Amino acid sequence: MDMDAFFVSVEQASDKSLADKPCAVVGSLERSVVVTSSYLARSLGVKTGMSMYEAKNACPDLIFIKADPLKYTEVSKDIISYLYNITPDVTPFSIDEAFLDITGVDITPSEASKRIKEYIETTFNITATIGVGNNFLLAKQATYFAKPNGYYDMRSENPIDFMDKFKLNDIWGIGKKLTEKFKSIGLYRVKDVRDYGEEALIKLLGKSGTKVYNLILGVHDDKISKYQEDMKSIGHSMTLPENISDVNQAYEYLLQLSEMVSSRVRTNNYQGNTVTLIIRLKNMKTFTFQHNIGFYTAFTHHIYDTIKLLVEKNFPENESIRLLGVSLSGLKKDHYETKTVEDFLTDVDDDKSKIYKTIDTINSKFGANTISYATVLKCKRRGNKVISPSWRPRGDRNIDFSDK
DNA sequence: TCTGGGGTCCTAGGACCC
DNA sequence: TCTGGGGTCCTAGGACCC
Repeated sequence: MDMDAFFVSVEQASDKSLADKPCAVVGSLERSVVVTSSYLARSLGVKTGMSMYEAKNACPDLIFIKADPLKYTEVSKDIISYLYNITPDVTPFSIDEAFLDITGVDITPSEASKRIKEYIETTFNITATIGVGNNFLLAKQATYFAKPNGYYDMRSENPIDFMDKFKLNDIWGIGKKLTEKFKSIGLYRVKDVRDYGEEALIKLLGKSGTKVYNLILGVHDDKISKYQEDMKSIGHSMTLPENISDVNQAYEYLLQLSEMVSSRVRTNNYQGNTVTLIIRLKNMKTFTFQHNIGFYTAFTHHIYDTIKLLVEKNFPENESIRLLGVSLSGLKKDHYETKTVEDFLTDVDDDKSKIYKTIDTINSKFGANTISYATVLKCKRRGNKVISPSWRPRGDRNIDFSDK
């Protein structure tokens, strides 16, 4: 199941005046890109990923809507939990997408589809598309085939013939670069790549040659189905309100980002040992620098101190910086017990962990960012809680949006 | 007024160890 | 007379997805 133009549809459903207008949801109203656009806007040339400038050029009447993460999260949660009425085997894949395995369930795919679509339409006045296939890849492509507001069961077809119907770029796992690479050696269609053969693909692409070959055959192991509950990295990055070249200004943003990362790592009971600094220059060239600190931590000062180390070693002189990011990886689950404010006040031991426990207690009670570092206040832009479409409706990816 | 933000996985070279 | 080989970890970069 894949929602149709999800974010925009939710907005249009809640504001009737937008219903028949070309609209696009953007992450923020400055220096942002189109996250989703209405089908009308798409027909007028608006595409996901376009800068607001490009989108406005393509479609001068386009209406920009700032993303409202809380709203989409609520709708998503409701829809995903409805899916469990159809089958217990639901794999939420993103905020607007889920795989349902109805093997052994006493319902036909078309009945299931009818019930799901009906529920979504009557409850939220938005639409979804359902695709049916014998593995995730085929179901996903079937969805793609039927969009929007459609239903397609590809099982009567030979998977190979079915995959042949798609453009290379429209196959799940074949992106822009691969498509270009294939084009450069004379492979334009799915069939061309298949005829090229597995061995030649491995020569061309290494290990992923086999993966691509399987995609082309419609073969998939459905391993994402049991996607890791445990996360591998937690990070935040921010395109700055304006480009900077002053290292001290960079430090202010990096402290804010370190605190955002640390706070999410802490509240999800992780610890990590590798800190990554991300720097994107004005020309979009992006650098990453990482350092393994040799022990596991979830604390802001450990993350930020490491970031400072990386900045001292790698900060680009006389360059205009557009984006900064901080990420913690090498994560492992760990339980770090929380103490109450009372514990903190009565404890004379100067252990920094108590400060974090207190911060977490306050923020969990009164909402994220109720208390933070004073330095962060200098930043012209606060890290927004813009939801990314890769947000997962359950598990650790469930970011806390409780601050209103 | 050019080009978001959150992730995962893979590759490749070098350090280091035995 | 001339310098192994296998494995793992670390770091940087890139492709891809939603």
